[in-house]
Amino acid sequence: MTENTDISTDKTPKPVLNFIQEIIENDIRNNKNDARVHTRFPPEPNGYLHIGHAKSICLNFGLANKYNGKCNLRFDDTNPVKEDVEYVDSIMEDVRWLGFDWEDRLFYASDYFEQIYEFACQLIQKGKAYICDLSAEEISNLRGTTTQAGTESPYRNRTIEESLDLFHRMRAGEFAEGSHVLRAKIDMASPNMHMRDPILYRIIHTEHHRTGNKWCIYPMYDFAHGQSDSLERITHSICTLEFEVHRPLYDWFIRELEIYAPQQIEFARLNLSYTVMSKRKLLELVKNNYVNGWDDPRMPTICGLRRAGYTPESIRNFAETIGVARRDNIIDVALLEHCIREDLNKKAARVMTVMNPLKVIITNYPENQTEELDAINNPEDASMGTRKVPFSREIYIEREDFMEDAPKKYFRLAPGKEVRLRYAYYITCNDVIKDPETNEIIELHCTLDPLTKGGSSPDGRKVQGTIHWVSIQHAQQIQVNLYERLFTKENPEDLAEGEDFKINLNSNSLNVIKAYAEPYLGQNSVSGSKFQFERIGYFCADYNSTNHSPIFNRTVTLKDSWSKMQKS
RNA sequence: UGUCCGAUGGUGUAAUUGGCAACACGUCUGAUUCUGGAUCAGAAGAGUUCAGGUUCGAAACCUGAUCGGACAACCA
Repeated sequence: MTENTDISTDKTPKPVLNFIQEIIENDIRNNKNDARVHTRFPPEPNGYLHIGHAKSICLNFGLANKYNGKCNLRFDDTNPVKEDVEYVDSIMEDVRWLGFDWEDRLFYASDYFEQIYEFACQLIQKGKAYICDLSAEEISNLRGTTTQAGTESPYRNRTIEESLDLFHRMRAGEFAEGSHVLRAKIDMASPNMHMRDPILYRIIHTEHHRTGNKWCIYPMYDFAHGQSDSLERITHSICTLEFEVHRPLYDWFIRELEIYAPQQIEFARLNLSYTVMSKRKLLELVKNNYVNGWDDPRMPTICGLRRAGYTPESIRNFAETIGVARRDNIIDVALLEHCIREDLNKKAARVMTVMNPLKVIITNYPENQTEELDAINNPEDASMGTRKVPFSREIYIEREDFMEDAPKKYFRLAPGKEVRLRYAYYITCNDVIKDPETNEIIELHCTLDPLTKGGSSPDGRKVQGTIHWVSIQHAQQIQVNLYERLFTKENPEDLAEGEDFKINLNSNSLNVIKAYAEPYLGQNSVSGSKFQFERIGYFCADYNSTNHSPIFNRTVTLKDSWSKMQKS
């Protein structure tokens, strides 16, 4: 008999590793960095985080969790003119909300300004950096092009002593912005533009949100980022593809400074269909009021998704599902929507609401009678219990759920047809009352079968359709924000010459309506609580919602095979 | 007219590192259901951008082409 001590290894499918995990597992095998795994999420506090950042957060923190390592949160705050505490606060809130914990490892690049200044001095002393007095425009002109070598600055061979003196005086605040910069002395003919004597420090007389007026010179991102990773002993510096061309420069700094070398690994950033992801464009939408702030539920920002009703679990699961690779990608937003439906299906309490009411009078039901019917809160989770739903003679149903000339495939209410009112009775439509002027249907007269109370009939006869309803006298009016995709085009940035991405904005992306809900909804919703409005979609109580005037945001519709059928 | 990176069903991501292309979403059937939801069962859809080469055998390795992306801020 063959030995088979561990059956589970046979059954468990081999976990599929992404290319980063493969690199890390290989490093662990080789005991690189003593098999330590230490990552970081390094945002600049100059905007709100979006779903693309969520991918990076899940990646970095997820890797640390998986390999028993650590992940730092570090703000790359090297440009005081663009950054603000408002952004650092929102970023911390979002990372925490996503479910990740940096413990005591909250850092700022500005924590290292003194050290980075010291690095700069070392470079000058080695003859590897110099102060350049050229203007921004002159520097740009002398940089050459991608196909032509640049020209060396006339200040390039300034003495070490002079550069050092000038650099100290820059720090002391003796010079105006733009008058001097510190540059690395590398190679003006390099095919890599980033190696053509890049700028290391510039003068900015702006108060920094953390260091105040202590500094008037600030390191460039390129001169701060790699060294920050090094100082934090980051083992795997994971970043997006566009920084790949910067890697030789970071490696140059590390080598010249003779400091610990993290390994940079680049991956392709997330693109989502029907939205834009660039901070600049999102800011434009906010600033020009195309949306109502960074946390507008139509925004792909984390706070926007949160306000729309997305859960951290659904976003983490999304990040897991899309994977990580190096090729450009556009993920179908339908996948994100699938992830939130999947999560909310298990968690959200069901409730009946009518969006577009059509009055129904149950003619054989006594006028002053009311009864409480039992309804299941979540058929996917019995532990969520049941509730009472009030029923009476006059109810609202959805206008969509009635058709005068119904095709055979239409399972809902029609003249002479019987349907089930969810958790209530079978009703049959006898009369259609119309406005004599407009010919618009104003109400329906129906009769119920008293034997079908609760929603099933003793004779076992089948009805094709079940529709939701709300008792008029018990109904609470609610405001519902029906959000749709922000853009009409799969790739809003796919534009003809001279066109602006805003021409692809969906003019119908927000529809505010009044709807009617069973009493349970208003009594049980606090800001952020999530519900499934039966047969309609998932909704989340807005933070402006009160018991008196409830407001709900549509997270996502339910899948709707009927409307799909109709289209084809 | 440069350098670097990439290319696998409609969309993503895999393929034990050279051994018959799999998974998820989407799409379509059917079953089931007091949500046209959920669930269950199944199907269609790529022969891996192209052309050569190495090999018994290539999505993978080599060469060339094509297409796409990144790079010339005192932004990150």
